[in-house]
Amino acid sequence: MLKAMRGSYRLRQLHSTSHRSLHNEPINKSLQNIRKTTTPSKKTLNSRHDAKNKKSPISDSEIVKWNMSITAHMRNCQCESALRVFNSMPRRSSVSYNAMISGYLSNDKFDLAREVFEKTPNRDLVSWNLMLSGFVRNGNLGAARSLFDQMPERDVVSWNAMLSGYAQNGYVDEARKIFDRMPDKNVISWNGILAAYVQNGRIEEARNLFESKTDWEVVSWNCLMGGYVKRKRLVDARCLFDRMPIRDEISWNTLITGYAQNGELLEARRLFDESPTRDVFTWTTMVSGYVQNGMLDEARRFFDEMPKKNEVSWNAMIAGYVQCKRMDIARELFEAMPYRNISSWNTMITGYAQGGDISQARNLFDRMPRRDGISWAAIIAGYAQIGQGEEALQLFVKMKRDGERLNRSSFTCSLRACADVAALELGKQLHGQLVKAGYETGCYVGNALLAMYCKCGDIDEAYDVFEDIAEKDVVSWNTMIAGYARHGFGKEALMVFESMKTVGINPDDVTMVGVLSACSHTGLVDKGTQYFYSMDRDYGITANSKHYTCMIDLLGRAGRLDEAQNLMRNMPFEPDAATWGAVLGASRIHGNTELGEKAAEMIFEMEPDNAGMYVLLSNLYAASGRWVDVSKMRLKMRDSGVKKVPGYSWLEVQNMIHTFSVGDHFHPDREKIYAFLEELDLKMKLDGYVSSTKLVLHDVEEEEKEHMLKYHSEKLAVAFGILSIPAGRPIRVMKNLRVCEDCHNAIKHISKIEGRLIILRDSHRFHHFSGGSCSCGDYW
DNA sequence: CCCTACCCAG
Repeated sequence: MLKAMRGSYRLRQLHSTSHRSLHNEPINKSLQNIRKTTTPSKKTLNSRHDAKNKKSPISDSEIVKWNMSITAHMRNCQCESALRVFNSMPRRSSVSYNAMISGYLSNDKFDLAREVFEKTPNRDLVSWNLMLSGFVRNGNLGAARSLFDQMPERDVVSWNAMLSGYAQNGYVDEARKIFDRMPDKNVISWNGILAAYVQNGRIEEARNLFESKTDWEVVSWNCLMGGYVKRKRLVDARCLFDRMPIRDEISWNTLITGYAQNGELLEARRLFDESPTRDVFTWTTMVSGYVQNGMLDEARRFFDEMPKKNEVSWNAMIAGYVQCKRMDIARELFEAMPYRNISSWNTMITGYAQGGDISQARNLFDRMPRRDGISWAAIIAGYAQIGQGEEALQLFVKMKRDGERLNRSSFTCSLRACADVAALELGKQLHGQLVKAGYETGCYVGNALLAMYCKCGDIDEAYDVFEDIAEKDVVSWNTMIAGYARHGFGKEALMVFESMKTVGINPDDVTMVGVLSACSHTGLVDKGTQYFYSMDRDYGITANSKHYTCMIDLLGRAGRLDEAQNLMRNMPFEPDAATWGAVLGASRIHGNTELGEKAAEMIFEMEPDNAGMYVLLSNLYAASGRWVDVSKMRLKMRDSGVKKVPGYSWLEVQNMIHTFSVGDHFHPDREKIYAFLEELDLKMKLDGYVSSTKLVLHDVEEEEKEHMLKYHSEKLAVAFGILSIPAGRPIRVMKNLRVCEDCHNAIKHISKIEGRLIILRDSHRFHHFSGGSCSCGDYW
């Protein structure tokens, strides 16, 4: 409990800092500082110089030497030395200024470049073009365009810069306008507009342009072929390849990659053998292709035979071992490789994180010399996955403080963390930031956002997000369907499923799990049966064990236990723990102790540590009055050393998480809460509520004292919610275990008495309580 | 200065 409280305060801190914007060091200031410190040396240099050649002015050839020195320093990333040279020059040509501008730009010091540009006395065409390309690289197209329009004269370089600026930022039509207006076009212009179409997925227009003339360069052929490969149109790619007048290594590599990444390794291998030149790319592509198809030994053979390896080749091989969960071998290679880049570290971190070894992952994360967005995403996802959502979110905040640019994947990972701890408020803040960054309608991020709202219990907002996703993919649809299903809105789930089909998206196996569970959570037995038996015929989906489990659940809940058992006997695989779990659940609802015992026995065998099963079974015994068996279960649980998971509930009020456990005495408002519960208890009894204390044993959090039932964590949390959340707004409570029957019953009454919408997420699903009933239809 | 290989996210 105390730990949970501490956690809540950490989370509060995290909220308050998350707004703080990143504080960059003012670069202009450092420029001034350097200038100040260099002024004396300028004087000494000048005077020495003047003393030597008093009569002759500085010759042009000498200026050239200074300029070359600036360029050399810049190339070695020594911007300050370059500036010192620049400042100490007795006379500067426009080339000197341009050397500074281009040097700053290539060292990613955009603001300094701009400062020099603005101070350049006689800007020539090169200065303008440099600055233009600077704006373009910075993604500031508005500024680029206004600079472009201001230019006293433009050459083909200026036009090309503007063209590629538009193209690379997705403004294909603007790019085309520039292209059409250009007075002269060179090869780069033609390639630029072709690439604009290809990179933005407008492959048909690219093809039309391509076929409109014949004198294309190899680069252009490669570009279009690459476009086909990315869209998995291998036949088109191959056609192009066969038509090519000249092929270079890239042409070969592109096609080999196409085959290798789409599982056609024999064809890839054939081309590999045929290829006149094999470079690091070719070899690495083969290694990676085998890895992606699970052919680890073959991959290793190629890896060992490679004449020259670089970091990427090592990383591909390491990734192979990571995917096969051979972290030991992966680590060996990682230690053995001569140079490691960020990806090498990221690969290892991901491997450890996904294998649940978060301490190794964190260790590497802390040790790595430089981190990028992917490193952060990997470690954040790692914590989120093992249920440490708070640590994950803390890291997200830390990442922002470290100045890491928020990219799509770090958002996605953090949203997932929000979803796991049901931090709706923080999730909403992230949503706001996403809108600002313009990411929110993308598929990956949109789906993560959608999932976050579903898991945080805000199903209406989830639907809004869903509608806003520009190009919904299967995952978007699946997430929405499963979301509705978990909330008990079966009809809505099926409606989404129907419109998914009308839009022309093919359902996959995950879709059908969502559809079937929607049916089972809503009691739509016939509909579910129909879907189940038509899956194969209508969508070519073979039922897997999850589908069977849904069906057994569906039939079992409806009391058709014989049919459920029949189906289980006839299914083409051995029932797993989840399948038996469905049987046990159904037995409990319908009081079939014998079947329940059998199911529980099977589950104990498969998952001896599953504490939830002990509880379910002892409840089953209790329901049929077999008290001896109940105490036997208790003993068995103690002897087998199964750890009971302590139950707790939590809710977010004004950016702060409040956690409650049974009979909680730690909350600052405990007296008000308890008094309010007493009051509620009376009203509930008047409303017809009967405490089920004596009849049923509830979950693990309650065991010895019956009166504790009254103070179950979810009741405390709901009471606190009513007291602190303004009327009219829903109360969202989360619980780490399944809601107990008595609480479920009580909350139904409370929703009616208080006229509030109460949304409870338990470990299994959502319950929307309002007006005295629950969206699960008492069927959970 | 347009084309190819490795690591993250639903």
